[in-house]
Amino acid sequence: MSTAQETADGEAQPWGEVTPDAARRLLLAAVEAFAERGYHATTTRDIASRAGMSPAALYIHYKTKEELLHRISRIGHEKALEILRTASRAEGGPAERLADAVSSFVRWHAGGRTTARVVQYELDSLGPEARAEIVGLRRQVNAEVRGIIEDGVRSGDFDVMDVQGTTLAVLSLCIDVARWFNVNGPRTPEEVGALYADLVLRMVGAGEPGAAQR
Amino acid sequence: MSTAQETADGEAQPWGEVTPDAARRLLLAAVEAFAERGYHATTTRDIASRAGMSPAALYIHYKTKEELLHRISRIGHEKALEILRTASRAEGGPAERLADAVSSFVRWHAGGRTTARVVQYELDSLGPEARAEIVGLRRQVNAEVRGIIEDGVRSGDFDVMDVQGTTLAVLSLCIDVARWFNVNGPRTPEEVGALYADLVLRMVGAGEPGAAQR
DNA sequence: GCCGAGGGTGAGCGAGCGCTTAGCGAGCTG
DNA sequence: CAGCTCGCTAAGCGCTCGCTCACCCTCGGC
Repeated sequence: MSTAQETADGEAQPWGEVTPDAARRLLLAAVEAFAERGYHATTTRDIASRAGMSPAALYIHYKTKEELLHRISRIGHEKALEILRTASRAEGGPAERLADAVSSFVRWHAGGRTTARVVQYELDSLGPEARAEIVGLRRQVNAEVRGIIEDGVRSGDFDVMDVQGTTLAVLSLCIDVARWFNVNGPRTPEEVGALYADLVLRMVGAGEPGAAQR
Repeated sequence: MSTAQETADGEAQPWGEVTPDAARRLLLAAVEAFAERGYHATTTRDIASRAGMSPAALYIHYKTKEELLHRISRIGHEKALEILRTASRAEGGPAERLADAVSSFVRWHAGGRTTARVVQYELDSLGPEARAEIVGLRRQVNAEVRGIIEDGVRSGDFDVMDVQGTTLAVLSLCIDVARWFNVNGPRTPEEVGALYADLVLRMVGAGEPGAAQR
């Protein structure tokens, strides 16, 4: 349909689909502010001034402050789901697909830490109906990872006692990257993605013995 | 020194050390409120009314709302550190000690989810000096876990490529339990602790092959 | 060149916030 | 029993919040 706006990395401009230019700038400003201070500690005046506009301009494009969070959360979850689906449906054995899913999911959480933080940690700030919608998306995220693990168990590649518990642990490990990852820290998103893919393969009993010595 | 107030489980009444009774009730009310709605979304009126007092009573025992969070955070981190130190300094090989540390740390995060949530996720709501103090405690937490993993690598029990990265992952896995654990869910804190201890042993290359089939 | 529409602003509303202050009543001291 | 302390409350101050409203530009269509 359109041209660029979707670079090789998934992080660059995932907000290209937000159509009026001013609305996108406001959304981007809100993501930054929510990630830095949290939803409740962010004021509409702060969002508007980051976007270079007056506080009233926000309400031309969004009904409430919560609608901003809802929009950010939905777009972010859809992106996360898309990343996992791509990895899950790629060719290759369960180990390859799981490693691919984990490393790309982690790269997204580390590289787009600003967005991921809002998406993963401000769920409770949404109202009941908005939260219900997002919870549905999260269930699909869970199902995608569980699917890969089930495949591996069926094929005998994985050795897992509690499939849903392990799924939860794998997702939890990836998601929490958004909390602790530091852009100025010693690790790049790619390095963390590779490390985590290795750790997760070990968790499901598919880590090659002696892999650490390579 | 004193008698009860410290039950077998570490969760029951860790606030026994908070001395005026009214101050403890306020602190407990604040923990509940912060865990449910987050620090910034919680009002001093809400805390006071949960404790059955007027809003002004809060300021007899605490200078500001932030002092409440600071106190909760310090006590919670000290408790977490104590749990890890106990496991770390117990007798036994690195695998035993790591499994013990992870399972008790996870049990604390799941069973005392209310407290753990505030302790682990409201760090950014603290002012600079208070945050600096808590960050120091967290460094000690990290050092405790890294110590066990280093022991295991030295003794050859563990097979770990990136010690600090793996330490971070192990801690992250445990801490994130406070985010997703549901008291009304299908798992008990003990079950999650046992599952996670197994997963972590696999992560460090110490999981007995075929353990899942037992 | 006038008009309507739509994106934007400045000023400000009602409400609720964190926190303060004046005073009250119970309980110990002399 | 007077006097003092101390835990607590009722009332409310000053401020900032999310959000609204009256109005103003700019620009395309006729």
